[in-house]
Amino acid sequence: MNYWLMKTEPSTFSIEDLAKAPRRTTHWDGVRNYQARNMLRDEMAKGDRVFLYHSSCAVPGIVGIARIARAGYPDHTQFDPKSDHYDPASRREAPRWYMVDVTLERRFPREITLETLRTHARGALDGLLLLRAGNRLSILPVTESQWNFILSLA
DNA sequence: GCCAACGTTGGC
DNA sequence: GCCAACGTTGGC
Repeated sequence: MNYWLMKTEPSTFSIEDLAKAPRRTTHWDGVRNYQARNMLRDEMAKGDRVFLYHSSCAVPGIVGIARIARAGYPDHTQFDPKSDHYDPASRREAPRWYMVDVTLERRFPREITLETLRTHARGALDGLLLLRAGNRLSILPVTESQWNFILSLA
């Protein structure tokens, strides 16, 4: 079992939106970064656990937990000219972009803020990729010990 | 293959 | 809105 952190901008898609989705499940489309693509396509497995992170908002932080409900499969929005995520260079025979399905599992009563996480940057969360300066990946692996420590903060 | 220009991310 | 970080693009 692997652990991950997935970012979303709540103004676009928030944990409340996921809570309201049918079966609290959605496909996680729109990732257009090769490193993140490789994780979606090759590494994320059904049952993996995910921290949901709100970025680009007033109080960035981890807001809950989800589970991978379906492993990587082609992101259909890459073929849709009307989509913001349309990629005219991607071919159906060789899709460039992938997505997974995620199911909301738990919403934290209070989010674990980025500020809180930072206070442990030189301790239990040393090496957490989210805290690395300039990190821009929208999907990050989390170690089991990081996962357990962060959960203890919830 | 180099690298400058450009675009995006994301905290503040 | 600013700006640092960093990925991508494209000319050479």
